[in-house]
Amino acid sequence: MASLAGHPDGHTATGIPAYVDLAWHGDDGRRPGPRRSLHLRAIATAGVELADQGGLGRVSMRTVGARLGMTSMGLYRYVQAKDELLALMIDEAIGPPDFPAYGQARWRDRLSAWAHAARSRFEAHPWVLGLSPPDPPALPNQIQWTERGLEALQPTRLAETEKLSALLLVNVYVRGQTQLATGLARGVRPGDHPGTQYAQMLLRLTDPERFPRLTAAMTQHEAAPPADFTDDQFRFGLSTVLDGIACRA
Amino acid sequence: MASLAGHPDGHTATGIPAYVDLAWHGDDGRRPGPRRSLHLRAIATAGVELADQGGLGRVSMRTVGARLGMTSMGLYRYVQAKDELLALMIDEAIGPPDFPAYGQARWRDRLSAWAHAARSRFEAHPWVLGLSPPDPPALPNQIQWTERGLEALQPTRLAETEKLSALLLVNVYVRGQTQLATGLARGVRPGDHPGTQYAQMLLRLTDPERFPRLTAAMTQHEAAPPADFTDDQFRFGLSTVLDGIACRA
DNA sequence: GTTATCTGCGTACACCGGAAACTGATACCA
DNA sequence: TGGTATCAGTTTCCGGTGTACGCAGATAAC
Repeated sequence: MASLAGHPDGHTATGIPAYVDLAWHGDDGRRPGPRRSLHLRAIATAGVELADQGGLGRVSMRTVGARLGMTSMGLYRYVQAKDELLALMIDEAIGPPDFPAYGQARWRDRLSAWAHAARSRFEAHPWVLGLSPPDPPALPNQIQWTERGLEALQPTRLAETEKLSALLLVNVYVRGQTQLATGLARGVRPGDHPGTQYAQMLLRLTDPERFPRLTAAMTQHEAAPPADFTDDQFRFGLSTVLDGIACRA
Repeated sequence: MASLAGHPDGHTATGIPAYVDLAWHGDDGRRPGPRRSLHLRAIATAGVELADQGGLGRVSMRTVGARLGMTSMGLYRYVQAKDELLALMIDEAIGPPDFPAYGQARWRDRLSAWAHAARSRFEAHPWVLGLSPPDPPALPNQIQWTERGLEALQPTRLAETEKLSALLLVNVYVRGQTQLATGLARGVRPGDHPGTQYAQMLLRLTDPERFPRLTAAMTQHEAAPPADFTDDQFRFGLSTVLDGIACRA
């Protein structure tokens, strides 16, 4: 069942992509032919190491294969295309949720902990934000994060599908905010706050009469750049999201 | 100033990338050498047409150049690298905000209109969601959307930077939700609702004892799949976001 | 008119994702 | 026990990619 060659399109009979099934159940190996020499996890880890060290540009079938003592084509026994490798890398980089159990905390503190933990995962592997998963999440770690998120929302009165929606909202927010923050932080001059450079650029580009509100926002930011801009921003947005959920909980 | 070769790193003296300056101010042409034969917009449009027709995979320096009667290298007189081309394509695909003026509407209806308009832009050019802009937005259309969004929030009591945060939140939500929806919709069987296939897959993959809340959510969805799943989902999340903002307005 | 500078082109390179055909190892079954 | 079907990983190869480099001709400023 976990074989890739069994179904030529790389899916099991139940519509589950072969590499997803492999990631969940592993390979029982009960079939003719030589055993596999690798675990999917090893492949994903190799890719993650390369990306962590030199960015996504350093990740190719050949480089990942070489790190495992294989050629590029050997990887295609585990994975149908490079996209699948990247999906596995994302799941590996995210890892399982590693923050402490909720205990008696209220849903708001729970979800906040979830969000901060997710954020730190993205910051540890920024290249993840540069990849958009082509399919909805189905790999083990992502699913574990989802479960932990739903658990956070257990004390609310939301319907199950609404919990899912709320969680998606938080997730999407964390992703987007972190991505923007890392974008602002890149190439920032030593003595500057992040965002200041951006504000100055926009002020230079835009006509104050055509863009009055933007000009107002940028001048305000430039006049009083907050000490920890990106963190303030993150907390503001997060608490806004949580307030919104609170209106329904 | 708009020349690429002037500053070898592709930036003007003010830290503005050359292609951004070109997109805003055009090329005055007051310098020795032949005139440019193209507008940046034409390049972006060519790329957008290719992506609309055959996905991002069809967009290469050569194909875009050929569509304009140029070779691939000719484009590098306008753009420093392919990333910049893609950024221009995003801005072109998004286009200027095209929904009616707000009139006397309240901020909530305004922002809702903004969000729905943005969503329809993403749906018209789904490949945009597969690209993550490496830099914060600085191109004209994106800036116009930002201005319109800030305008929507004018009747609130939020500080200017808070308006920006709130707008970012809405934007990020629209992007994420639309991306998930298109992911769910891809490859859906004819008689099925989108999301049902996904729910069935997760139910098959996950152990109900290890993932009780996820199982609950999926079984509930499978038992009563809403008529218009993705649209309901979008409206739910959006109104949650707006409620959150309302707590601060 | 000279000169500096720019535009767009041609060529070339290293690398990429992946198709096809292969070798050899392995489990099942007669 | 031997035959056979099947699979793991290799080799070779191909079309295509982004882009570095040097070029000829066009053009504005002095």
